[in-house]
Amino acid sequence: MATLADVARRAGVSAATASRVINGSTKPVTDELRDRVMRAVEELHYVPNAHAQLLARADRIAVGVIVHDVSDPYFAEITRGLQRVATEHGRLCIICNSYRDPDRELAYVDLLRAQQVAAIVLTGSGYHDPRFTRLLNAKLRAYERAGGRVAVIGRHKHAGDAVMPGNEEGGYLAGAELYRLGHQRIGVVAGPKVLTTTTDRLAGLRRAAREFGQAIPPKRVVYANFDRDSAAVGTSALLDANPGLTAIAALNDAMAIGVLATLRSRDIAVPHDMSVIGFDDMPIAQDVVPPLTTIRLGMPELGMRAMALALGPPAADARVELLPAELVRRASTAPPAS
Amino acid sequence: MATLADVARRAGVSAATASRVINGSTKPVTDELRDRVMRAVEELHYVPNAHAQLLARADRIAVGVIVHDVSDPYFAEITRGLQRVATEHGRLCIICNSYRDPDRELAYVDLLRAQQVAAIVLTGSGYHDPRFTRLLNAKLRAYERAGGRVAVIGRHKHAGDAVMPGNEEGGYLAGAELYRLGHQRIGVVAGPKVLTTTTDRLAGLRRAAREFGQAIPPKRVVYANFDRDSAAVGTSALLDANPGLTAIAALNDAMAIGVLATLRSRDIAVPHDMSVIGFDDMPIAQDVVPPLTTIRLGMPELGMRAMALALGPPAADARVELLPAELVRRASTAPPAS
DNA sequence: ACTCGCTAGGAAAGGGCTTTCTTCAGGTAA
DNA sequence: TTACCTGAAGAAAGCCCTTTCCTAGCGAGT
Repeated sequence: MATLADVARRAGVSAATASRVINGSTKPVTDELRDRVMRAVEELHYVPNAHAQLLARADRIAVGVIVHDVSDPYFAEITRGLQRVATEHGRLCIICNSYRDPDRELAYVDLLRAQQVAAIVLTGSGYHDPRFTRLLNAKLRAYERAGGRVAVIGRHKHAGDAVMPGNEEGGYLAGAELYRLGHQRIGVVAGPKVLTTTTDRLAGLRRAAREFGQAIPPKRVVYANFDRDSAAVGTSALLDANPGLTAIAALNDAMAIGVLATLRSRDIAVPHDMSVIGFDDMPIAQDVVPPLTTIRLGMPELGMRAMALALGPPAADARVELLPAELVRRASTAPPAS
Repeated sequence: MATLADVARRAGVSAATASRVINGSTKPVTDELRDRVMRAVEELHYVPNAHAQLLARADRIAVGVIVHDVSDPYFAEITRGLQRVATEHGRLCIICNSYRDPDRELAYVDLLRAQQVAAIVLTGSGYHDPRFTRLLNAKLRAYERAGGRVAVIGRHKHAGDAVMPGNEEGGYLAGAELYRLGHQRIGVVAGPKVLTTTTDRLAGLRRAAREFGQAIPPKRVVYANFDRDSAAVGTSALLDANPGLTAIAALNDAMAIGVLATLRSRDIAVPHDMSVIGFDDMPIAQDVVPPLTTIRLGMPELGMRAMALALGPPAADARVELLPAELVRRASTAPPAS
């Protein structure tokens, strides 16, 4: 691999001059030498060693992002927003998939620190796990003390800049819509119990229930994995245990699709025999049959705000921004058949 | 940010000893000193600077991957395969999204080289663009001469290890299925003209046509962007220009979903009034209505093979592996209504 | 008692780059 | 002519770590 020294030697100049030419430094260099250096770069196919540059330079250029899984449309959209703002700031994004494994999440914080990132954005849900929370916060605080910036999306115990998706509010909107339509027995296909996203959305649903003089007993809630297949299985269990259901709320759209699949396989018509409501309004929601009524959160916006907090000027106090949820009515919900 | 020197100082040892303890070197260190170092690491929340390590160590640990867009399910699946094998080899994957921009693709090759990756895997389609091809190959060859490994997925001009998805074969299978069902006038929603993926799949479709004594005139082909929305628009144009169509082949599933959306909005029943066939068998294909007949390529396998080529022992001659395509029959295709 | 051989630890040399500090040559002013 | 300044290039220090090469100290063997 050609080095700067090779280039300098070939051009008959010092490494300092070669570096100045290559980086377009403000220091003036005669055209003659500049040409010689450029030619040497071409001929040797020279590419500077990024690690050596990072070591030598003072400023940190990359930012780190930890998501559960970028190939999940929910995180893909958030990531789009994150990247967009990062690019505007001339930063490179390093994206890490935790696959919902708290230990991996901890490991990635270290890895990002090791990579000398200027900021870390945590986009996954928080976990209901005191040990993990303590460890994570210790790491983040140490990082911040060393000059790193941190922003989180969603409810974490971390005391710092945060953008909060309206999970509770969205849950409420979904529940209120179903109760308003006249449903009384609503089943819920929830995500993993340990995630704050799950508990927050569920809490919103329950608040709506209370407001309409109803309740959602534990029996009517199944916990799945925020993915289609586990939701399909969960739906079967839910239906078997609760024969009288007239509506099902899935806590994300991927699971709503699993719900629809199970209903179809049982010849239960949507929305005539069963209303279904999703959460997140991912792109595919409008293309399933029937198109999915769901809750929109504006995920790219979520990402953009978080990155803006992380890269903008630091504030004395922690800033918490709230992103409102919004009901998107489509064809998968209707009043219960009487 | 704490450095190794800080740790050493705090532990009252030399940097050499601290390094040995931290990296679990084979050199023996007394328990006394080991403890002191470990304690200092804890107290300072020390994380080694990855760039300095990379500079100091000889071996390259990361591998680079260039895809069009990881959030596209097609590439997400391939990436899963790539990651899996990379992890087995103890390598870290750096993933870059080219967003189908050739220039960005070139820039990323340099970036990956700068990051000192041990191998580069190109997963995007090739481009019909001589200038780009020449530049890319020059870069790749230079990288290989400097000891880097390269593997590509799909048809590129690059002379090296490659895994070929059965694009032409898949196109043929799709076409043959439609003609066998009795369709005569088949429309095609293709991807961007400049991609070899598009031309290969289209070529397969045309081969099937010839074999059944038919043809696919240019008028029956619209070019979209491999995404839902552009395909939906394209489908409208296709239908308007060709009133007698009885079947539409979309060159990937995302576009097939766009086709279905347009047909639904025009009240054209699938498969009764129009058969639709997709390509790739992405997960959602089974959940749309009607479930999509499509071509499966085994994307994770594609990724696994490519990474295995890149990380395995180098071969004297370029290896080219072919991955067969397979027809998946579902409910979106049927004989034409007579 | 003296040398040899071993071990645990430290000193120092890179690894590739940026950047400050120096040097040197050439030009200007007195 | 001399002194001074400016502009362009090079020398060298420093970024943080790993690893080779030394050194000091100890126990063992004669």
